[in-house]
Amino acid sequence: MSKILITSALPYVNGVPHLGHMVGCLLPSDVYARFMRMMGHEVLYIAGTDEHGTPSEVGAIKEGMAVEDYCTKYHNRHKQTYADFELSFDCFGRTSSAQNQEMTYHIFEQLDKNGYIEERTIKQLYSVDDARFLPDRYVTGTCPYCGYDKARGDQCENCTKVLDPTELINPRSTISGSTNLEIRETKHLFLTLPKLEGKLDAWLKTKEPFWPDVAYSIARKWLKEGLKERCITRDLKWGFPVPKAGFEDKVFYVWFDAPIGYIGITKQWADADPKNRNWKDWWYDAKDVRHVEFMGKDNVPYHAISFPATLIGTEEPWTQVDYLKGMSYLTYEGGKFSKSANRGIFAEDAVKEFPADYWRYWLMANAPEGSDSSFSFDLFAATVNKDLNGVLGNFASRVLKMTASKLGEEVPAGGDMEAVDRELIATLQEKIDNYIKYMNEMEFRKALNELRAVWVEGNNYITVTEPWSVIKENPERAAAILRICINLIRIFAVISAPIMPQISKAALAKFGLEEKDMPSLKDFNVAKEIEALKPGHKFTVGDMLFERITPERLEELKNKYGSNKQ
RNA sequence: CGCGGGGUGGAGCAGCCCGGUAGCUCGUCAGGCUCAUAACCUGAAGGUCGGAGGUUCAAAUCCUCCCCCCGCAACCA
Repeated sequence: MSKILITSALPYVNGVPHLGHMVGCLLPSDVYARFMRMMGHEVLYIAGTDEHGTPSEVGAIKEGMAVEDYCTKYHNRHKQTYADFELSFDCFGRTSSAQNQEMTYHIFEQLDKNGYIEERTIKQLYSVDDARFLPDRYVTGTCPYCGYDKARGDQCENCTKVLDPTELINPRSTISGSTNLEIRETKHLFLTLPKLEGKLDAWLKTKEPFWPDVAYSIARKWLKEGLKERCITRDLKWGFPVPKAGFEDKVFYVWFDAPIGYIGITKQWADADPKNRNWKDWWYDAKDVRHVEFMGKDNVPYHAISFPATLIGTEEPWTQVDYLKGMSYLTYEGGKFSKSANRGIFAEDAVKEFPADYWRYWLMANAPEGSDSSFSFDLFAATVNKDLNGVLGNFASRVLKMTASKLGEEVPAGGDMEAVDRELIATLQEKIDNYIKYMNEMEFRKALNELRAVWVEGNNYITVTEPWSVIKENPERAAAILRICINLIRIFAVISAPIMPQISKAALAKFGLEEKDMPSLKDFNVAKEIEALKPGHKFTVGDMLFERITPERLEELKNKYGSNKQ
């Protein structure tokens, strides 16, 4: 047993997560956390909302709320959605917490002490009417190259040219529309990443070979191009005030305190039970911790470069990331998920339409590992109907109904193991071992493919052994076959639990079992588990585990969520 | 010449690093079964692996060029 620290990239508080966010970091991290717990490891699974920065300030203004209240409102909304998705965080915290402030200050002071913080004066657009400096993205104007009149300060969407906001013709504030802008000089603090490049490179070389391609190719690219000094402060109100003379009116840049949030949130967790928990056991001079991070590919540079460099700069023994699982993007019917264009399905709506497990299974089976993958309702419905209903749900249904009607609602007694049964056990053992291996390696698509193959073996077995005919001539043998089938249902429920916790629970409940009754996945032994439910053990047939998606329902969904639109 | 990822039977993907009869799931067609959720099991058809060159006895796999799609480009988190 070892200690495994699992973090998911922190979703920004200002916005509602869609399926792409779910599959990009939150869901795979949860599946991995659940799996590792079932493997008998000590797991700490941390996530939370990332709250500071301009979008929160602007969002709060739009809703006429104090920014703190605004963040609390959306934090709770995220928290509810993730609870609905069965995400099993040990702590879902906030980057605006007092604990995170404490951590951020400590790390900043160490960096400053070690000479990695320097002052620079930069020029930035200031909106007089908004009384704030404008981030590039919040400036709109006419592109000097192509004449597009809605070009953003950082880039023209029309001609893709990268812009400096001061180049825009007729610049205006995206926040208020005001054209009363001026260029002002402002003093900021920079993290001198170039000074840390050597140490970072050395550290990265020890990790890169083990990371997935998407992750290390991005990291390598950044190092190859050379690191630049990075501004870590902002002229904003919403954030942690900078604890340094001359900078009292500024706050830390959200990307400085957000990853530190993993540590801050761990302290939130520890503070809830100080007698039994210590954040340092996981983060500071912690020898036996393996840290696994999940994130979308857009987040890789921060987690592979900026944040590790920040920790290295403290010259303190912080836990660094050991494995970085970078995920690509999920597209929606071939395009991008977009709230503003009303394209795609959002997590909140998704769980209203179907139980979380339907989504969890589809998303993990089609997870964008390696390259982008696409969601469509056609694919979703096909998978739900075939894999979940046809293969898994139907197997449980046919076995329990047949047993109940012919032999009663308990595990039947009689009969012995035959060659075909031993073959089944050997096949299952091999497939389950593969499944466990892939889960360990976080190869989720392959793992789920193997899981599905395990379910298929159930139907295969029952087709070959034909208990419905055997029972007429040899009831003892039929009892033995059905006893094996019933135990298969339990085995399927156990191994599927990290992916589909609700269905697993529902299936176990048919035998009066609970989550805590599940065996460990470590050294999972099919020969032993196939006899776990003994003759006489009561069961109830109950409801079907899944519901099919009818063609009518499919059409309805496509119309509702925009995938039928031209 | 900004950077990264991708283009494999109707659909979604694996294989490519370490060249050697092109694999998986869905869909389609045929058969089987009838315990079960019009479900389940078996078999078949269907691909010149984006295009053009090159290296090689042999290329989806290595090299060069081109075309197309997606994402990113560090003051958007």
